[in-house]
Amino acid sequence: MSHPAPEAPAAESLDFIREIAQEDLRSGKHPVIVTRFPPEPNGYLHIGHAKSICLNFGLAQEHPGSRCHLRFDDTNPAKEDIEYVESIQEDVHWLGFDWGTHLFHASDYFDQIHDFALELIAKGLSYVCDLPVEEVRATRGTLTEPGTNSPYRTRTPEENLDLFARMRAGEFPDGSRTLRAKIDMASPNMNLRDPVIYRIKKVPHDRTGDKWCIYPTYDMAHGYSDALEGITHSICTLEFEAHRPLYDWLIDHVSAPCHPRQIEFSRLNLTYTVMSKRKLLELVEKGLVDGWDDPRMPTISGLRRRGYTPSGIRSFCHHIGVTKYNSITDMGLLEAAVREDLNKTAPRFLGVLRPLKFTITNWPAGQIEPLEAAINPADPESGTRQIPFTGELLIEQDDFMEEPTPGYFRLAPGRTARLRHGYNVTCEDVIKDDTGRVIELRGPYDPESRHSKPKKGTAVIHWLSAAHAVPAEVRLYDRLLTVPDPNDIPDGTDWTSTLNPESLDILGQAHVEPAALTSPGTFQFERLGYFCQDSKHSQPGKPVLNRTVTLKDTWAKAQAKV
RNA sequence: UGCCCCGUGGUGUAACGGUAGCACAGGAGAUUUUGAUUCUCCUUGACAAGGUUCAAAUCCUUGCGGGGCAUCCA
Repeated sequence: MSHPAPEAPAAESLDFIREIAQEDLRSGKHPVIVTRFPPEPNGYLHIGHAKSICLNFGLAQEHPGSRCHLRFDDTNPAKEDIEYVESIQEDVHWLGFDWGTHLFHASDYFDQIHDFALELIAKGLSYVCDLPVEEVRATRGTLTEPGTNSPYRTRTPEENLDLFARMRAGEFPDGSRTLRAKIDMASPNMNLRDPVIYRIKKVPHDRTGDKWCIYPTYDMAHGYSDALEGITHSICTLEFEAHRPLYDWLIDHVSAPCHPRQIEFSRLNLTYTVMSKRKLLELVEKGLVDGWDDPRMPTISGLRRRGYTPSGIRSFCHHIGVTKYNSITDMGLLEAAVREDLNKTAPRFLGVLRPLKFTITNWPAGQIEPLEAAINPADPESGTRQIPFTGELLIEQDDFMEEPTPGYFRLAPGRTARLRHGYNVTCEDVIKDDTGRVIELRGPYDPESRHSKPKKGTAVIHWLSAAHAVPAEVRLYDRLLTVPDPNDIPDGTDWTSTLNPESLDILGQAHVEPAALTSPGTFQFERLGYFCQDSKHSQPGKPVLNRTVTLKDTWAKAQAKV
């Protein structure tokens, strides 16, 4: 036995699910942990799924010999589509997880689930019910009143076996009969009031073709799939809590190879966005966004296109923890996690979103001076790059104010600023067009200032050599919604009315350092934020850049308060 | 008007009957050729009332608040 050193630093605390898993390992209940991520292929994965993926795959990674299965919960061919199967696999892999050879489908088990159904029937625990949908609903009772028994509840096992076989043979039309578990029509738990476990659906299945015209319901398929795969911990979200007694009942009453433990945790909610598949689908179908992977979407593919990193998302999932408390997490937490990750890894470039011309009056005509600049000051290993300095520059419109407000220390008439990686320049002349708009700044540079220490209170601004800069379209994104919680709006209000009309701002005049366009992944435009090329719309010679997230900006924040 | 689950700073979470801590957000300062980063320091908290105990965020009771459950959805 090892003796824990009392002076050892406290181990990082485990969430309640990891604690259960660890205890089951310690007690010898299980030699390894087997979890599963069981998406239904009827939509794209979102950040809420990422939480579940990090939990299930993470748990397996943390214990040698343990594993996590990827299982498609494809029990309803009427709603599912293989289009989603591919995206789901891509997203899980992109997040950095691997199921190895453990890729399964609930439909792989249709034969065995059917056998379990036969077993339940033979034991008198299941019956074929001829009641139509409305009748089933009417006799189920209400939340406060018990239901009433189906008149078909007393059929003999022989009769049920025969009828079930004929259901399977396609003798009856959709909806005409169901197989029900015989439990308790008076149970306070509605899920136990003789739930339907098989229904007739004469719909071909993506994987089993037309082999079946009856399909198991979620409750029937899920637990048995878990048991068949030897899952030790079946982790799901809170809304399945009331299903757990049924999960247990179904497994207990057949010769299942094992009995996994279902554990529920609360799903992720984020402020200023939506997480339900229904609403996400609505945005896509109504054309309110540019597809499932619109960079404003909380989908994994949207976050990827936006420039979020897998490690940033994983870090976020780690930070939010796992509990049963119904919470809404501040979107700022996700942004902070991705900023932290990107700050360490993203190469830096210069880009100008809204250009303003600056002409250096004392720069030798035609001279080009290559300046050396760190690729990432936060990473000494990253090396340097060269950027050309000339007398014709582009600076950011925001970095000049004709009548500077107190506290503003960028350029203004007569003021000096430091050009990032370069020289000090002074604004001597302000050129305007007929409408009074500032179109150009002119002034000298200080040749001695290249390596001089900048004076306190002198701003450092970004710039580009006009002749070397490459035009690019830049898309700035803001929160999808104008309200933190779209569920918390007045009755009768359409949630789509809370969509933020300013969630996308397209800038057509931006210019960027050419090297930015050949940099893979997400990079930083110094002082502006993190950006990446839009995988959908960027083309050679016509780059489109997405802003992933801004840098923290205490100046802008202070201004916003005024 | 049934059953189940959940209530810790603004937000997300720790503690496993013994000093309420962390992250984000917020504030003050230092450093800085990114108003970034980094580094200091600071503000803010137990749903309520009873009970058990030397001692309660933790255990019990009740109330209050939030969420879930009546698809042949998952």
